[in-house]
Amino acid sequence: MSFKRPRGTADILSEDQPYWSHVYATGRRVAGQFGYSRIDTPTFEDTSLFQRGVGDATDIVQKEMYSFQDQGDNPLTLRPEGTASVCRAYIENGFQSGPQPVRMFYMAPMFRYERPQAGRWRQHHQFGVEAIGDQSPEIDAEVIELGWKYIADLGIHGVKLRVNNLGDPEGRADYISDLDQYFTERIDQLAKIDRDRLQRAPLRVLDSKVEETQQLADNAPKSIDYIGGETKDHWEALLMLLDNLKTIYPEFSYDVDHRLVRGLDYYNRTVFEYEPSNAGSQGTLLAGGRYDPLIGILGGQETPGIGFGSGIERMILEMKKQEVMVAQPAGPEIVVVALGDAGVAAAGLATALRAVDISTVLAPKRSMKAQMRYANNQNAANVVILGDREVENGVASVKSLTEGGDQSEVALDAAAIAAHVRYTKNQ
RNA sequence: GUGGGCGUAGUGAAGAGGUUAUCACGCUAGGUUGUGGCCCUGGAGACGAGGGUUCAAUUCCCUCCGCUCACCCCA
Repeated sequence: MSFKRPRGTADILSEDQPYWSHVYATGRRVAGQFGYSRIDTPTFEDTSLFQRGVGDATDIVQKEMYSFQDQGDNPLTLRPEGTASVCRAYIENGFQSGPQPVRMFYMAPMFRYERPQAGRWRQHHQFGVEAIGDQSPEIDAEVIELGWKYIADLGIHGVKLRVNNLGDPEGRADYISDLDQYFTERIDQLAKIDRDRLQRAPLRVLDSKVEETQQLADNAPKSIDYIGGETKDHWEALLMLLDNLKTIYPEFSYDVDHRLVRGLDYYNRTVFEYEPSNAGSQGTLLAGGRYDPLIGILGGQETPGIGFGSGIERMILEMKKQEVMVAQPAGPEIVVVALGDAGVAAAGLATALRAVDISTVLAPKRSMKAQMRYANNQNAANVVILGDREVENGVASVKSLTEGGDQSEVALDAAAIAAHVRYTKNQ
C-alpha cells in the first residue's frame, strides 16, 4: 500500500470538526470569563527545558520524548506538555515585572512516544491554563473552578474532582520515608509491579491499580498529615473555597483522595484531577496542580504557580460517550447548477454571490440530475439553475431544497438572488 | 518495553483448500430529452506483506507489518 499516518496520530476529518470547534470555542470562552489570555509557545523547545522542568527521572523524559538534533546539532524536543514552556516564556519575557498573577491559557498539540490505546495518542491536544505569581489558596480554587466550568460547559456530566496536598519539598522527605517504611514492612503483600514501584517512586505505589495494594494504600500514611504551618492553612482554606463552589455549581463535588499523586516532578501542595465516575483506563480528563518550585528550577526567581492540562481527544471521547449534541455546520446557501454552455456564466455568478457574502458552491459539471443530487448531499439550502434558456432570458431559476420547496425565476443578478434567498430563509 | 484480540472494496459485514469472492451502505451512470430525497437497472472498487505445506492457498502454518485493547505511564 502507500503512505499511512504515523502510529498514534489522527486525521481529524470533517465529521469530527464540530466537536473540535465546540471544544476550542468553549475553552476560549471560559478562559476569557476568568481573565486568562492566550499564549502560544513553540512546538519544540530545547531538550534540557523538559529534562529540568518535567524532571529527569520521570517516564516522560526517560522514554517518551520526541527528541532530535537539528542541522545545527541543537538538541530539541517536541513538547510533551505545556507547563514547562509557559514558565520558560514567563521568565524569558520578563512577566515577573508585570502585574501578578499572570493568567494564561493554551491550546496546542503535545507529543509523547507511547503505545497508543483508547484515550491515548502520540500526538494529542491539550487545553491548559497557568496562573503564575500568586500563592494564595484563592487562585488554586479559581483554577479548579475554571476546569469545572470548562467541563460543564462542554456538556459533560458525572465528573468528580479529586484533590490532595503533596506538601512542600522540605517536608516531603519525612513523608516519603514513612511511606517507604510502611510499604517495606508489608512488602510480602505487594505485587511484583508494586515492589518495583516502591524502588523507583514510592508515591506511585499509592495509585497502583492492583487491588490488594489499593487496600494497603488506604491505610498508608497520608501526605496531608505531614503538612503544617502555612501549607496547612493553605490547604484548609482551599477546602473551604471548594465547599463554597458546591453551593454555586449544583453538580460540583469533590473528594479528598490521599492516594492521588502526580507523575511530574514539579508539583507541590495542591494536586487535582477530574475524572468521569464511570471512567475507563485512560479516564483522566483534566489534571493539574501547584508547581511553586518550577520557575526557580528553570532559572527564574522563585515564583509560585498553578495550572492544569486537559486532553481534548479525551474530552471528545467522553462527549461522544455521553451523546453530547454539538452544532453541525450548515451547508452552502446556494449550489449553482450549470447546464449546456452556461458553465462560464455559472462560475461568474458563483463569484458574484460570494462577493455579496452568500456561501456558494459550484456543482461538478455532470447531468442535471447528478448536480441536483450533489446539491442535496451538500445540504444546500437552495440551488440556482443556470442553463442556456436562463442566460438567454437574463434570469436564473432559484429553487429551495426544503421539502416541497418552490422554484422561481429571479433576475440573473447576484444582489437580486441574494435578496431572494435571504427573504425565503426568513419566511 | 510487555501481553491479549483482529487484518476481505471507502465503510460495515458474509464466505469457501479448486472456474467470475457475496451482501448492505456509500460512490457513479442511466430509467426521467432540464429538477434532489423514494424506487428500479447497470458500472467501478477488496482478500496487509513475505515465506512454508499442497497438484492448487485469499482460506491451513510461520514470520513480519499494521490496527486495536490492556499493562507500564499519562491528558
